[in-house]
Order: sequence, then C-alpha cells, then structure tokens
Amino acid sequence: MKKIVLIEDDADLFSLLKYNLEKEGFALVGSQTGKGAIDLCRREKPDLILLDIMLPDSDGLDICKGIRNHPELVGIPIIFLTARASETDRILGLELGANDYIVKPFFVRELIARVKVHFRGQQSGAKLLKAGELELDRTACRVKLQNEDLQLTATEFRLLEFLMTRPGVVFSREQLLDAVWGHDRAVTDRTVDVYILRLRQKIEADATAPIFIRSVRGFGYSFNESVFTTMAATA
Amino acid sequence: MKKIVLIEDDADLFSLLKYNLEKEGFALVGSQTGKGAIDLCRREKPDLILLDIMLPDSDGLDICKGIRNHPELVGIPIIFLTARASETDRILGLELGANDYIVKPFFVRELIARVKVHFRGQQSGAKLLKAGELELDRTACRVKLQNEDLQLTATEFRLLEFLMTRPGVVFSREQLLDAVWGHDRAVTDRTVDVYILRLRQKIEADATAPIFIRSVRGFGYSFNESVFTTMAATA
DNA sequence: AGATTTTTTGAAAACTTGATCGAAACAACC
DNA sequence: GGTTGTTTCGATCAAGTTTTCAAAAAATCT
Repeated sequence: MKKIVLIEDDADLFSLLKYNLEKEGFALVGSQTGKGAIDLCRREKPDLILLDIMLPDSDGLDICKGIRNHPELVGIPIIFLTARASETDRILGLELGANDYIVKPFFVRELIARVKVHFRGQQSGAKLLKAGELELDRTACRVKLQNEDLQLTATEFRLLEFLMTRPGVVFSREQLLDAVWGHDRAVTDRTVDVYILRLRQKIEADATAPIFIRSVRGFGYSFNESVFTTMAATA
Repeated sequence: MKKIVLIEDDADLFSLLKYNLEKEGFALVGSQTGKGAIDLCRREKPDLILLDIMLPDSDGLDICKGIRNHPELVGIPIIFLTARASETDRILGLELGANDYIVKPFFVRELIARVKVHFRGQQSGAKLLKAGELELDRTACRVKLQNEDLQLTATEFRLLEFLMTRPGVVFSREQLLDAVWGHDRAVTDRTVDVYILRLRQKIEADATAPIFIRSVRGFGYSFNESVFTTMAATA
C-alpha cells in the first residue's frame, strides 16, 4: 500500500482529501502545520508528498527545498497544492523540485488521477531487471549474477537488456540485429550466435543446459520468462 | 540532447512551441496531423511526447492508447495539450496513460517547466557531497581530498558535481556535454575524455585503477556509487 | 539410419574505443 | 595589451571488442 504525507492547513480541505485518498486505498499521514513536516517525512518515509505552499507557520517552498536537500527524502515525488496561480509561482514551484503543481480550487478526482500517475510512472520506469540470481541495472549498466559483478561488453549488455525486457518473446536473428545493432548494420546473422554464446558463457552455470537464454530452433532466441520477476527500482 | 515529438494541428501554436522548445535546447520533431503519429514516434524514439487531443484527422486519446500499447514506446512520457478542460476529460486523459494534462490556453514557460520536470532525474540538492575521502562543497565551489584543498577549474568542478550528484548512473559523453557544457556547445565529445583524465589526475590516488570515476566502455562514465555516502546539509 | 539443416564453438583478423599528450585557441585578469 | 591559466582539438598508442570464418555438434526430416 502506498503511503502519502499531506501537509495542508485548511481543516476542511484536509479532511476532504484524507477521506478521498483513504477511500482510494492510500495510507494517509498528515499535518496541518508546516513546522515538523520534514521530520514527519523522515519518520514516515512516504511514497508521495502533497504540500500546500501557503501555511500559517512556514513556507511550502522551503519545505520542498528541505526535502530535496535530505538524502533520505530526495526522490519522493512532491505535488504542490496552492491558490497561487500566477505564471511565476507555477514555474518557481516546478523548478524548486515539485513534480506537479495543482492550483486551487481543483477537482478532487483530478488530484487523485495525478497522484496515481506518479505511482504508475515509478513502475514503468523499472531500472532494475531481476531474473532469479541474475540482475541487470539499466542505469548503472551493470549485470550481477549471485551478487557478483559480471563484465559484459556494450553489445553483450544491450542484447541481454533487450531480451530481458521482453521475456518469453522469441526473436529472430534478424530482429535482434535490428534492435541491438541498429538498422544500418552490415553484419551477418551468425554474429548473433556468437554473442548468445558469449552471454551464456558468462551468465549460465551450465552452458549445455541454459536456464536464461533459450534457443528456439528455426526461429531464434528468447529470454526464459519462467525464471523472471521484475522488481521496482529502489533508487 | 533530449528529443520531443509534438503533435499539434494549430499552425501558430505549433511554431510557437517549436521555437520555444528548440530555444531551450530540445530537439523537436513534429507533425500537424495525427495520422502518422505513432509511426513518427517509432521512427524517432523521442524522450517525450506532446500531444494535442483534438486533431482534425484523429483523436489524441487514441494515439495515446496506441503508444501505450507499443512495446517500444511504452514508458515514454506523454503530455496532453488540450482545450478540453472538464473534470471528466482531465481524468480520462490521465487514466489513459498521460503523464501530465495541460489545459489551453497555457503559459509557454509553464509548459517548458513541466517538460523539464519529466527529464529531471530526482537528485540530491545536498550542499556537501562526501564520497569517502573526497568532499565537494557546492556552495563554496570547493573540493577537498583527505581534507586538502584541490584546485579544480570551473568545468572540472561542474563535471565532478554533475557526476557526484548522480552516483551510479552512467552518462554518455553526449549527455555530459549537454549537462555540463550546455546545449549551445560546439565541442567534440573527445573533450569529455580530457576532462575525465584531468579530474582523475587530481582526485584518483592511482590513475590506472580509478576508485571514483568509472569508465563504462561503449556507454560513457559514471561516479562510483559504492564509494559514496551523502551527509545531511549543514544549512 | 543417413542426409540435411541449424546451432554451437574456437580462433584469428579487423576494427573501435578510451587514455594520454602536446600544442593551439581562447578567455580572464591585471 | 600582455600574462596567465583554461579549454579544445588532433594524433598516437594500447587494450579490448567485434566480426568473420570454418569446423564440430546437435536437432530434424525422410
């Protein structure tokens, strides 16, 4: 269950949002003052923060800055809720590190839809592909087997990445050349074989009985989907 | 350089946005019809899509659905631009897979700010970055190694700062030039090598076995995250 | 079982890439 | 306007990567 921190001083709006967000299945923790907001977030480690800008005791923009300065909280999406509708206010809010800026008065259901967008976005941007003991980190360009770093070359990496992002799908050598080598390639399709070989030497425990990469005689290769589970990125 | 596809039938708005986005350093590819939109995206592989909903020949919502169904295009952020302001329209757009929904008329600078939000990797705003013996003070523009001040030039500093704020992430020379040199650069990507070399001469104890800056052959460079720990800001 | 096709494999040749250096262009500062 | 330090570029070298070829092995078909 996703946890949301809500900082909003208007008691009516606060309870309206609390009611609606909880009805949608989110865990809601809130405060009607800005003072302890950063400590609250550090304690709760929410998945998203809804932040009013004009608070009686502090400035939401400062809280946003504070959150972006905290190493533990960097990366948590922040949505501003505010009556400040001017162009400069909007731009300032977004540039300070907010992920969305919603001007009051707003539709509650639109707010909920926008909240969901941020959770959806996190999933689709999965940067870490896990298949059993095999882990591929797309941002760090690293592959680990049983938590040991493997040394893959750029082409080996791209080939494995391509196959792992489409588990179960069989690709012809032709398709793999197009996808990994590019359309303007001038390469024999035997080259793919060699790369599959080398990948297997690096990732398969027993090269005669491959677990990860499956040869489909007459068609091509595919990444075994049975060994596959995707995890969301932690960073 | 980030590539944006713009689908918008209004010729005035189209050229206004094209002008402004290109001025911001984005590569812009566009179409004033919806017909070939998905093929255009498959060809161009943009980093973001700006999509009008009401097009003369097709429905932006259908294009959005089509993009979300394409395995190669899933995950590309889509921002709707539309005059349809009703609550149901907004919610429909967001639920169909859009990442943002901007109602016309809008401020061009707000649009640009929202576009940038999607490109901004969530990064630490911490003022003091510590990686083992290496310390970078962003406010004082100072770098210390084992508590000894290092003399870095401005470009060296910005490059190190950029890499240190995104530990573990691999960047291509292209990306580093965009980020550190700016988009109006006219510089070979070999220049990056030279700067990495000089940084290493200054910060690495043994230049043949770098601890801090990792070369990732075929991809680029990254700051080694294993050596990294962030300290809370003092301010 | 024998013939045929397809895949796997090893090894060597051709090619890229990244590190390094020196010198030229440039800018900033007095 | 000269001096200093910074930035960029092109060339070279070494190391590593990619590709091809051809032979061996395995699967499929008749």
